[in-house]
Amino acid sequence: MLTPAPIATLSPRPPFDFGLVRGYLGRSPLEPLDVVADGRYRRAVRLNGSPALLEVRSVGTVDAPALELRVLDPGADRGLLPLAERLLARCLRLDENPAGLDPIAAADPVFGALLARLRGVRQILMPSPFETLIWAILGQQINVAFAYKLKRTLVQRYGDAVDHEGRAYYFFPEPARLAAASPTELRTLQLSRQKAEYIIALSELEAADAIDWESLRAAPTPEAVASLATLRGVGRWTAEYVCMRGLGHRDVIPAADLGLRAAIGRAYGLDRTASEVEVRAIAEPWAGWRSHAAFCWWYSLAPGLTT
DNA sequence: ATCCAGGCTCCTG
DNA sequence: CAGGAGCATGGA
Repeated sequence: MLTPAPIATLSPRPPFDFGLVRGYLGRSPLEPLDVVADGRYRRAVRLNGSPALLEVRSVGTVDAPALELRVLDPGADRGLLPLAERLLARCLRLDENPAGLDPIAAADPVFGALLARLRGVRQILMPSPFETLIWAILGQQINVAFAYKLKRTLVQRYGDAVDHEGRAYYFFPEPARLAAASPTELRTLQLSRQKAEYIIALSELEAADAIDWESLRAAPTPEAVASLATLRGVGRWTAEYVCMRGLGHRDVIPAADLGLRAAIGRAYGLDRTASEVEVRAIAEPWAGWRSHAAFCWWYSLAPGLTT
């Protein structure tokens, strides 16, 4: 590398704990896209169609946070840096003001305790809503570890990659590539027949630019959920997941989620898995922050943070 | 073998 | 319109 990589410094609003953020990004050893090592987070993304390998590291503290962002590849193209900054600001929610959670924490000691343990974390978005959608479908009704395995296989099979320092960094597959796959081909990757069909059809839509993500982003959450749920293979759980993790809607909780129901049932002393209705009731006081809440409960399920 | 896992579709009453 | 059966796949 003779050309130094362009560098930008990002200033998250405190508190911001990059260690917790990194912990989530690196939660599964099978995760093929988010690469966490040596305190750095690396991710290959397309910025306005241009491939770029990004690296983020912390150069601050939780209460005086600062992040250093580099475009490792193609290093010389400075024009990508502002695009990368914007992406990171959105996905890591650098402008979020967690102080809004204080009254919620005060009113609900159980959730408050979780918030305290996760002080400075953010509800992380995935780089693209399409990627979020496919990921959600992969994860339907199977255990998480297997979902990661499916994702890894899919990404390695259909995604492009850049090499950097002897390691491959994968991009999420282009919709046209997935649309061109045959159901049979996807089934050999251990996808069920239904999931194969859903993914191909949705990828065709995406490749044809037939899903208006910007409208869905701007729409009131219930409308966005209802609209997404008209797509074949997309039920309420998937629509809610995409709204929160792909589009950045702040007040949506996929209450039917089994992991969420188990975590909340346990935490609130039900001694069993909470029902979807119970989760929605318990989450009512978190209004305005329900996406963040869902994220925190999922985080609490990750190994290492369980009570 | 049996039950479970970050659901969805489609069909009943 | 709510509730439930049936479905599909690998893992523990």
